Amino acid sequence: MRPLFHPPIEDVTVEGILHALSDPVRVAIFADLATSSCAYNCSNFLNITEKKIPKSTLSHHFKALREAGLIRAERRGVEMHNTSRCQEIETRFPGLIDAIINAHKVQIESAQRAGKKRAARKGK
Amino acid sequence: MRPLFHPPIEDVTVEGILHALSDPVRVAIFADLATSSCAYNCSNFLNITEKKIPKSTLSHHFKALREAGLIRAERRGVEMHNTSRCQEIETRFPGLIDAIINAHKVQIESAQRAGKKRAARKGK
DNA sequence: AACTCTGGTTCCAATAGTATGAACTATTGA
DNA sequence: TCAATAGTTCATACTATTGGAACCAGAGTT
Repeated sequence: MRPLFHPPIEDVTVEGILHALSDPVRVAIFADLATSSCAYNCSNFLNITEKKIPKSTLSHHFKALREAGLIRAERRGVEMHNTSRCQEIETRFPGLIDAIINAHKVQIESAQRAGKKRAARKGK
Repeated sequence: MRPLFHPPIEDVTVEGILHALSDPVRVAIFADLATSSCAYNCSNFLNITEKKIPKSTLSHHFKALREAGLIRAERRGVEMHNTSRCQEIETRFPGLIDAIINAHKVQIESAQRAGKKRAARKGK
């Protein structure tokens, strides 16, 4: 097994971070990883969301997050142990991750509100 | 001339914003637009940067920013008048734009420091 | 050791998105 | 109306993403 590549924090770019988090699946994975203290692996994420994302696609997504410098991945026996690199990124780009995670949360909440409104209109 | 499409602010997504700003040219255009009070058009941007970006490419970039909800574009005679939609976005996603613009600035500064170091080493 | 299960990765082909020169359109001014 | 300027659209080459199939690696089991 070839060792996993993790870019040093000084090589992490804003563009790379934004690109990695511009995918709904990836930003959901990262938000989970960043806000909950526990680490996820691919299978956990599959179970948590109800979407059926193919495992090859999910593997690509985790790789994208890793290569953007957003997460750290290490093998723990048969599965992967993923943790966010929030601390390091906070040092390099203060406030960036918080703002993105918060915006993501805001968006989910506003979507839920819109969904309830639609349901209410339908119910009339 | 078909009227330009601008998404209403409630349709603007984090993913859309991040994707639009995950391109170095687009984030540079937007940072310029957001920080300077004056509005740029394609040609201005071409003159400001020393890069030779084809105008068709630049047109696509401005379109991407517009459709992501980041800028507002209107025709002023023969040229376009582009302004950022920072205020609206700040209301919907507080702190997001500031954090990205700031991170972009940090990155440019750290790249300049790295450049100077390289030059100093070379000079020895 | 071989077998097997589980969790992930890699390969490859289809699809989607991006870049750019060339042709085109819109507006202004002579 | 003609020319100049600013931008858009078209066509095509190129690049990135997706996801099924095959593969690989570690931990138990026989």
